[in-house]
Amino acid sequence: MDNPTIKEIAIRAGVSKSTVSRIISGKGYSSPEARDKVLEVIEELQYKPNAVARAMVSQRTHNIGVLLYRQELPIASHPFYGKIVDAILLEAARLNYSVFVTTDRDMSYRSADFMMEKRVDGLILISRLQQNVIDYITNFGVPYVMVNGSTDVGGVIHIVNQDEAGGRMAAEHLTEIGHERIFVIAGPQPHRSHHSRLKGFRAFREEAGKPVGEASVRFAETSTFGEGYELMSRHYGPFRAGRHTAVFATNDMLALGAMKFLLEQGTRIPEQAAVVGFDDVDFAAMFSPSLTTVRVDTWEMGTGAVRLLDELIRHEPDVAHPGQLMPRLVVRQSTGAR
Amino acid sequence: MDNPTIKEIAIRAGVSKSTVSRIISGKGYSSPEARDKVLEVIEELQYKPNAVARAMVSQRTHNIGVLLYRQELPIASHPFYGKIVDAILLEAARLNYSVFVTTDRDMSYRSADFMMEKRVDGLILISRLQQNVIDYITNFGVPYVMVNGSTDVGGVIHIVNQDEAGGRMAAEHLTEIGHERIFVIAGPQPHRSHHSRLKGFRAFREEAGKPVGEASVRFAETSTFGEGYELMSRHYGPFRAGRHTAVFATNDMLALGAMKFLLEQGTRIPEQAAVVGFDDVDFAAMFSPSLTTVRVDTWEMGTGAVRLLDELIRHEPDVAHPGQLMPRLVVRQSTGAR
DNA sequence: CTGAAAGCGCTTACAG
DNA sequence: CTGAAAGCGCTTACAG
Repeated sequence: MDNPTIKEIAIRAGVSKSTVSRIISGKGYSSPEARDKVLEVIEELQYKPNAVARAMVSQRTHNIGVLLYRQELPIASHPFYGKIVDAILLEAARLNYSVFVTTDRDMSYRSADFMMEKRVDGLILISRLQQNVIDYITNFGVPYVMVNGSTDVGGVIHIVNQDEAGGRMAAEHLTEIGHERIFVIAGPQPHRSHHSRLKGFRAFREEAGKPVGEASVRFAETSTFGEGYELMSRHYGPFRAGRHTAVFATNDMLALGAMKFLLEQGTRIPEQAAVVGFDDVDFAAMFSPSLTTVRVDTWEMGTGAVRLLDELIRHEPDVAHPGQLMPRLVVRQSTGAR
Repeated sequence: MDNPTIKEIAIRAGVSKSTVSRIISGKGYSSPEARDKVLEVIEELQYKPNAVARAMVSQRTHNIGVLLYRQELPIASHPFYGKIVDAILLEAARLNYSVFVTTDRDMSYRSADFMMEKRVDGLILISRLQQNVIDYITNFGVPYVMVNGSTDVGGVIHIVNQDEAGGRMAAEHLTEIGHERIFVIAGPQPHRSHHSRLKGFRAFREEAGKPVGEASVRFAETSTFGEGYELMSRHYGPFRAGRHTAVFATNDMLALGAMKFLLEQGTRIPEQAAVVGFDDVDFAAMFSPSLTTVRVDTWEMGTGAVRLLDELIRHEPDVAHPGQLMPRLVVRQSTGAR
């Protein structure tokens, strides 16, 4: 039961393939009679145009690739990146693109090649990619947009959150509610976002006359829940000795992990220790107590990336660069809301 | 800077397109000299075969589509389905398939058509799909595998968890640690999994001589965290009045939501109320207290679906149906571990 | 061992 | 308004 082709339709409708094609595409003239007959046959045979053949001639696949660099699971279900992927999925569907989702554990060229061979119309790169991979893709001539990346290569179009401003928001909030000594858990500093968040946080505290002492900062190897828990447990002594009354972590997962450890020690949150994270992953609002955090607009990141890429693909003259996204503070139970 | 084609390679290497094609595919004869020269040119020009053209002639795209029926966000980042998607992504890459991820809010034919037009080699359907969509896809002749579905249509190959057995495990555990009166939060019963989990749970308790009374069961409209929280708060009176000492919910999100409400009321868990969920989403282990649950093997669901689909695509004579997956109990803090 | 030819399913000028 | 022809970039028999 092979799927019918345009040829089959043409024969049954008693016209040529050209005519069928014109009627389907709606461009070019066609007589009402021909149109009716062709449409009828299409309906009857449940004909679906073959997108592969179309792509072949039009040199447009209407496919975009999402390259997510992740060394470990989760990938698409990652609490933060997953939200960006979801936004991409929805916006892409709206603009009639299908999306390939790929990951690359070891940042080889493999996944890039995968996409290049499939001749995707464009690529969305999430998370930080190595410079050589970016060069490789650039060299291939496929349009791409980088989301939440950490490369500051000139010319690369990327959508990022204003992390430094976000770091300041976290500091401002904790300062306002009166915290003098804040313990800081900083994610991997090679990551632009973790670095900027820490920087903004420190800058605000500095300006407020309550600089973050070196003894109050701990650097995490990864940015996971487990790492946050581990790190808090390892440095629980200094944390208490320093009479800290709050914890700021450069992302929610670290904050949540640290918070779980504190709760297990019987620490009352926010009474004995307030906690602030960054990202606003779904779990932040669900945790008990719910986590105060700085919300990154993942929806805009994802949908904006798709719209931008679409413009790039269609060679729109003036691509509206979305600029940097402004995050916003979301106050919850971990710093005393409600 | 157009990408080179096989023709370009042929000209530069001084051979015919046929020869280049044979050398690339590795099938058919070719002289060492020709081979060296061609490979050299390929390397020099960074030639990548055009998968679209290949698909055109081979009638194989090496693409598979994942259709995830979700009315709302999250989609790929869904705590449970997202894990299946991740497993699919990894296994598909291993078997050299690219994967399209699509969702369909209103279960129209739109997303199915999308895939049909792209001529994917096969489809993986996640979550329950309407009968008519399945018929539609079947009619199109594309091989597909259903994962965690709730359709019991004959002939449909689907991979599911043994939910009834899992429900029994939850009941057995709570019974063993001595709970007499258990409050049950049951997810939407039209969903096969929620229905079976409840059924298994009840059966075990019945056999143990401690049947679940009707007054102890509450049915949820959805299976989300918010619904679990809401439902628990709405029925907190009866919960206490009935002197229940434990809660079983047919999935983790409902359990977690209920648990958050209980914690906010000052309930000590597990001392005053033990809680058991189902699925083992990542949050389950992270929550404080961590949630005892029945772990569904999402990794096997996803990877198994891909392997199965691959066999179907390649027309393997005897497709090894993976059968139903056995879940396992994971005991954590919410029922007293550690 | 190699090349010319046909064909995969479409679209797009170009004649008529 | 319509059809024949060429072509998108490959692969695959088929001659030689």
